[in-house]
Amino acid sequence: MVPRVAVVSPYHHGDLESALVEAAIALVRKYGPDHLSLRAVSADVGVSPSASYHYFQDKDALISAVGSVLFARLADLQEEAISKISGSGMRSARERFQAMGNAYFKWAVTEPNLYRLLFGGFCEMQEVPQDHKAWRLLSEGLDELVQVGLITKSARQNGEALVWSAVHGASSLIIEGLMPRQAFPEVLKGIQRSLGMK
Amino acid sequence: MVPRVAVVSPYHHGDLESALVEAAIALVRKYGPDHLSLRAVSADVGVSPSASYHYFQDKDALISAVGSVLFARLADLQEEAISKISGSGMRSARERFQAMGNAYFKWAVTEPNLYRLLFGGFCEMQEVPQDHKAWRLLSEGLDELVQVGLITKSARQNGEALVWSAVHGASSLIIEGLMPRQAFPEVLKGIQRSLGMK
DNA sequence: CGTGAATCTATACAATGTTCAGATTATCTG
DNA sequence: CAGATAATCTGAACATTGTATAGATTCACG
Repeated sequence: MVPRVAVVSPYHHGDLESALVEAAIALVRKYGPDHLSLRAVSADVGVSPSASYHYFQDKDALISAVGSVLFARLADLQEEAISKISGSGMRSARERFQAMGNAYFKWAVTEPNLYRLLFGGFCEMQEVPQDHKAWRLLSEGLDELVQVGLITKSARQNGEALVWSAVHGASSLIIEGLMPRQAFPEVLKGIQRSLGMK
Repeated sequence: MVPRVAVVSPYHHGDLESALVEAAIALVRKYGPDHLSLRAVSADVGVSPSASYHYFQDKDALISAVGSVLFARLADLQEEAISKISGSGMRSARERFQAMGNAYFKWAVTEPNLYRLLFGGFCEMQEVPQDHKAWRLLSEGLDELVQVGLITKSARQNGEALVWSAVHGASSLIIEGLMPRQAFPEVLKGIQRSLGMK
């Protein structure tokens, strides 16, 4: 059964759940996570305010659903950025690693409100971090750096924590105006120094 | 004229502005920055909901005032942690530097909701980062590391960005449950490696 | 003491999250 | 294919919120 998109009757929308999530994303994007209104979401979808309660327990549940979608989407962007760089040498391994960080940062500054929703304590993540795609990508990236000989095995140990912390921290501080945009490349360099990268 | 604290009449509270800020801090601490209610703040102070509009243009203005107070308070905590370590050698310089990061992190995990208010896009900071006390402390700490010979002058360049990014990023990710608490010491080590610290 | 300014209250309004009873439509059963 | 049952959405209602405005109370100063 293919979900119907344009329906005459207001009943049985077809794919209301994801429609609500997408509308919520659009509104958060515009007005920020703290000014999201359930009623505005419903109105945008063309549905009554109470309709969402058949899919989400409350407003926070919808926000959490938005968070899950966005988190996955961010990881997809990183994966896409990585995949654009081919080759198996030291040069391409370094480029992939940097591309990952740059994609993360670019998304953050392009979509500050979505970024705030993700990392501002608005949504509860049910998955443990290590099971997230983003963590896996970072982990594999670090492994590759070891394999091509750009960093040592011991320098790689727990590298995920330092790398993610620095990239996320810089993104967050820059978004909030607490750090100049130009600082990000410097942070990337600092990360590579910390990893002892050649 | 000394401000009166306990007054029979509901008029002329004496120090309503800061009373509102303190009450707001207490409520944010409990329920988070996104669930702060102006009416609850007023009720806690024992004043009518409209009273706050004589001191703050709107709710966001009050939140910004809270942010300024909290930012200064966090810097004070760091300064206090530094001041507890005396001496002028390499050992005490390193300890002061680490104490600064630890104090920052400790406050973040102790007061996650206040931390979210500060760095979650809720308040507008009018000062530029470099004028903040926290930045000054960090800057001076890095200078001291150079002076005692723990790091080189070139490794110190733009060190503020990497250090603050990593410490803030780790604090934020740990608060949001995206990173295990145990990762913080590792991040601190990573920062020191990035600075080339002995 | 009384006048004007500062400070707070009272009231009101629109918007919000949420609940619940009921209307509408789809799906399944015979 | 008809009727029952479940799924899906509406409508109206309620308490709470941010905020505006007008008025009451109190302070400071001539």
